[in-house]
Amino acid sequence: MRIVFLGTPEFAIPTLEAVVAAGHEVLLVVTRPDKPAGRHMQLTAPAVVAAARRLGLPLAQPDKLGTDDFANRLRVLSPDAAVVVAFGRLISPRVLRLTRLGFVNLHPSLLPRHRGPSPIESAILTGDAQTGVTTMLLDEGMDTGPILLQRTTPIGPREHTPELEARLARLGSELVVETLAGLADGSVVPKPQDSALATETSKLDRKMGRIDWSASADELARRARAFDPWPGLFTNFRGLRLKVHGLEEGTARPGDEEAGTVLAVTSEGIAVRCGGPSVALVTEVQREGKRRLPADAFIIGERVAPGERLL
RNA sequence: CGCGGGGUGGAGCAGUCCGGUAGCUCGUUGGGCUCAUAACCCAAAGGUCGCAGGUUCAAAUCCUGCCCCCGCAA
Repeated sequence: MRIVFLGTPEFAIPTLEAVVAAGHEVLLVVTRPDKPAGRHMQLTAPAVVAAARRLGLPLAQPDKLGTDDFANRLRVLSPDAAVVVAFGRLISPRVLRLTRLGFVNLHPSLLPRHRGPSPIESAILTGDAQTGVTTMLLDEGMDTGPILLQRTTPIGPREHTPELEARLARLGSELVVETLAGLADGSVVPKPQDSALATETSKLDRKMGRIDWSASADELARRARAFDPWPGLFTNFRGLRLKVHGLEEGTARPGDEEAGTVLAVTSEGIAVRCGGPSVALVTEVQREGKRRLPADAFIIGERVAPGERLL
């Protein structure tokens, strides 16, 4: 098939590669414009740019998709279908009409569950036992289009976002190839989503990373897994920001210490009072300006003692 | 040139403002104590103080340039 691919971050790359490997003709790779990023605000290209170059594919980074310019360009290419993976921007209905078979979107959740911008993190955050990938046809809504195919995968009890994301990217790439084949021969037919079962996810925000020690340790541990590597978890230690890279649920122990109080320091980590009887074990931290450290090294260097508070 | 922190024995830190050849906790090695120990006691090994240059009688510390790591912000 003649395909236009739209995608931006790392997550989109396996699918791009798979579509090419499956023998489809990728007419154009569309990704978002370079933007200032990183420590010195260097203009940085989306991950997909490098992948497209490596594969020798034509590339476009339009500011807007809705312009006549871009619409015409697509029309001239006359693609059979478009594949959209984590493009990061809504695509106007006007553009959605420009392919024969439609815009096939890969969404990393079992739609209609976890619609929206943070499906992978949300699945971990809510403690789902399993999640998956869905291909669907884009409509004007946010992840509301009819479902084409789905594939399921369990979420490991200690799995963090990066591992799950990598797995879903791989699974998804296979599913997209399968979906395109199914669309081509008519064996895959769109099925409307049951909106009654839908859940919405919201965009993650830096502030969500601030640890509320009065939450349960279980909840905090799930946040640690979901928010890795971004927005991460952080707290305040001796007036300085302390990133918490590793946090597990520790052995519960009743007590009336204030939330955030250090209960014990061991080679295992820092035991911290959380909500109710629950106790969190902080296993890896990072002070601002410093590199990340296993908790035991941090304890030794900073002389962390029971009774101190994390805020 | 978006703002900022840091590079000191194997690990993590102090010392840098107020120059005088390096300190703490942990680890390592040896010894001791003990029924025993990851506990305790004693001892030892181990450092070009990121790199280069400069100032000085003397530089981890002051000045200049460079390299590397990281937090914030986007």
